[in-house]
Amino acid sequence: MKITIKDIAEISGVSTTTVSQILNNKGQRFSEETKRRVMKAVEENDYNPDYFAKNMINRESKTVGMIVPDVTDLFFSKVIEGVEAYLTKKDYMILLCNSNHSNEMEKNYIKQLLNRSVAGVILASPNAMELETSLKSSPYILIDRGINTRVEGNLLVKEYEGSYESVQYLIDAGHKKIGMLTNESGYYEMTDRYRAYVQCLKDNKLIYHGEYIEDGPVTIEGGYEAAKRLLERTDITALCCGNDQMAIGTYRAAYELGLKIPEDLSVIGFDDLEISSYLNPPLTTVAQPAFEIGYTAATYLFQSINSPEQKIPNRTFETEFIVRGSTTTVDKKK
Amino acid sequence: MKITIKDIAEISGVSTTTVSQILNNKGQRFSEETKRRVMKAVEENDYNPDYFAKNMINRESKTVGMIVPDVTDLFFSKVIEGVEAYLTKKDYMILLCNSNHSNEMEKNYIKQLLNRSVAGVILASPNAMELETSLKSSPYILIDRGINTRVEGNLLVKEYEGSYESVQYLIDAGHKKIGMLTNESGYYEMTDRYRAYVQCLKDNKLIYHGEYIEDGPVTIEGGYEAAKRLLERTDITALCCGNDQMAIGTYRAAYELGLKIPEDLSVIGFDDLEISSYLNPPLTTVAQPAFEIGYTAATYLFQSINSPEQKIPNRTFETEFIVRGSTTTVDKKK
DNA sequence: CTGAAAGCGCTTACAG
DNA sequence: CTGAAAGCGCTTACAG
Repeated sequence: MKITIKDIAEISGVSTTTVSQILNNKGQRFSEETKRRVMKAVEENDYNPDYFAKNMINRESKTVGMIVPDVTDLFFSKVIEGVEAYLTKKDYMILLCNSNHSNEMEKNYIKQLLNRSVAGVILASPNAMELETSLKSSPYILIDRGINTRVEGNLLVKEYEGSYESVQYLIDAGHKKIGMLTNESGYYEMTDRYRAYVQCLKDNKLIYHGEYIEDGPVTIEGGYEAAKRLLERTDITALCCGNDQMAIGTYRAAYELGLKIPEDLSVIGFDDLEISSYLNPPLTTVAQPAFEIGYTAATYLFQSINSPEQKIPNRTFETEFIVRGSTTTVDKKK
Repeated sequence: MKITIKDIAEISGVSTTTVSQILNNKGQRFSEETKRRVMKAVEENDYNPDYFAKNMINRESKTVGMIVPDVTDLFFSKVIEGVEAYLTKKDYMILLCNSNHSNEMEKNYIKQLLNRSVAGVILASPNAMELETSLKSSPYILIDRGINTRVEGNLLVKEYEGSYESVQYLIDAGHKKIGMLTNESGYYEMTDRYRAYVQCLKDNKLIYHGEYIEDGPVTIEGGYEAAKRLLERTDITALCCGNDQMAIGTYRAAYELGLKIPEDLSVIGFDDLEISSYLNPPLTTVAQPAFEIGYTAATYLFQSINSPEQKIPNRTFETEFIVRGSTTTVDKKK
């Protein structure tokens, strides 16, 4: 049988009140001698207050729910790492939920998490939600690319600026036929990245070609399929991929079609995954700080849990354009 | 204020006993009319029994702890996905812990998890542990490559056979100077893979060269560094990498040293990550079923939780040798 | 067919 | 300086 506070009280010859107070650092009033006796009994019996009994009173579950679209996604796993790194320092633990990009799953998970009285939730989601109804009763942070409008707790990335910079770079390098891999299917509408692409072409007086755009899932395979369709159809000399994973897929598509990167096709990603600098050739990409995003989300959530009256700050993360070997200037090429 | 069973009882004009019994499907004895009234009150008020109060009695936390060395590792994130996929069907949730390969962190996490009365734990670890003391009080499954000897619940992979097959393949292709990237530094001693390498050379009457072996962390960067050292030092024509991530690092090292894969160097990995078939060239590797391993671990753990008296089965997973573009026969080469 | 009462393992006013 | 007692929100023998 598990050892209880009663046992400790008996062993040290005091009341449960005394044990409880001492254990919760409210025991100033007790004599040193008593404290010592109690602590000794606690140590020796490896006593730990029952988590459930304690929580029934304190309501401090020290648990945070985290929902991500895909744990195996290299971007999100890095975000998780950031969240974990912060929360573990605070003795919090994470209930991890894999939503498989499904809005319905997300709702289920939120319900379950709230049932378990989590202290807060971090929701990484591509979906717009009726947050009022589902999450209202708990502190939360959204990692959602700004899809849901709020006044506080917005964690944003300069997607537009980052994307714009990459397109401008290609144009400056002489590219005129620039394609884009995007995702419009409800999820991950990379609207900002796409808008930046359109605007940048316009600012440079280049014509926008609808057929230079291709749509697909934001995965390696999705990128592969989309790039294949796009590259078979057009003679673009450069391609902005929705993210690094799609860029990896693009490498394969190009290879199969006999296109050399960067000689025949310049490729740019978005994210800067660890793997990206190891690709062959190393991927030129727009870096966003995944770990830091997670870490910040956790920090803000923690603050919000402990000072609910305080507003959660907004924060916009900078991107960094990193030129590596997958892009080149266009010269003899048409 | 949160709504309690008392409120529901009051609203439907019965006792809390009645509400509790009906909600827990022990309400056969109550009249249909009563049941209906209670259920209606429950629905209308969106009542959910308090998680902590309920658990204080039932001790069914429906929560499993999962500890992995690195959430961003592509192999482990796939294992997590498998675990999650099974447990979510059973209405269980996962407390995820990232141990950063540290044995000390693992122990801390185990303690914390047990404090929270998890129903069980899945520990993916490269470390040998004094399991008796730390985990004894809870059902658990180890994903540890068989480092800790147990009579039941061993989830093993045919590492030896898989590795042997890959080395034999290289030898059959004419390679004589075959290197290996391994990890001996306490973690992930890939002993089986290494042993298979040694034995296979021997069986084929090839001399074992100590300088053909290099050691490093099981990451992309680790593989890069190790491969660089090894390739600068020797003139091997083929390299067995400890895992796919190390193989990815090897690609970069080879590239920087001006070695073409597979013309100058055949490369073989271990894992078959999703990304591996998209590398340039696609990676020849020994596939192991990461998702299935996780899924099976969760299945066994669940069984063990619900039938503690039953023995947990052992299971050995097959590997599959997948030939892709990173290997070739050695011909004109010396 | 139904409910009063005890109990799970804690914490916290309150009294001394 | 210390402890008896009430209470958190449930479940479950037990009595009727």
